[in-house]
Amino acid sequence: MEKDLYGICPYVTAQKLLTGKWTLLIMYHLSLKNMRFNELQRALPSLTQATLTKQLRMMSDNGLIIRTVYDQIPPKVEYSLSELGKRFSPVLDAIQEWGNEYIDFLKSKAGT
Amino acid sequence: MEKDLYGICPYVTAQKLLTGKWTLLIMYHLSLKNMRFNELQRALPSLTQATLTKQLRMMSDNGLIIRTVYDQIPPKVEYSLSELGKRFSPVLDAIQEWGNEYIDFLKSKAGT
DNA sequence: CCGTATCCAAGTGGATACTG
DNA sequence: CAGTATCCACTTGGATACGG
Repeated sequence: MEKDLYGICPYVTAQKLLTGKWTLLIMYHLSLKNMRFNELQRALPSLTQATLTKQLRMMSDNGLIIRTVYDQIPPKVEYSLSELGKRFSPVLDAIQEWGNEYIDFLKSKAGT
Repeated sequence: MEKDLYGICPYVTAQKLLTGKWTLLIMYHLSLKNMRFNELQRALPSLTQATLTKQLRMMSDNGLIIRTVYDQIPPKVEYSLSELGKRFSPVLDAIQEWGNEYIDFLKSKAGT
């Protein structure tokens, strides 16, 4: 099957956790500060409530983020990085730098 | 649509490039040494020719890897990292480390 | 040896409408 | 405010068979 290397190979494991289309973006935003549901929605363009909910649930199930519910009216739910999520920041930094290099590459290609 | 941030945001751009299920693994193997088609196939468990071909083509189209054809009988095709691909290694390293931390986390959970 | 051509099954993102 | 419930369209990985 495909689970053979999950939990064994770091690359397979990481890739499985990062499959979500918005995972990286959410990790990035939460690395800056804890955010409420609505804040995330405003921070992420073109993303419906349903989709955001799914992504957040996946990430929470995987132990990447923590969901804290404040019992009040109106409801308040805050998302933050777990310990594992915080340790993800070196990856985030590396991806940001490489992503920008790739963008430069795209531009230079377009300008040819 | 969804292309709005491609080529603008480094995270969106990177995620698009790394979507392939085997992308990280292939990048890793090619970071160690150039490899022929068959070598890659042997290095990657449970992956059919057709799938490998698709992944390699995608990565080649994206400029991550380079496909070199040696005109001989029997045919020989070698894959290597492009310049952009080589600059990806910091990401690879960070992911490897974090992936291993996550694996430890999984084990500690299982042992509870 | 290194592919291509089809076709199919499954997974995921998203639209829309409704709720405590 | 922060979701849930359906349902659908599209993308992808993979199986199988054939070709230069």
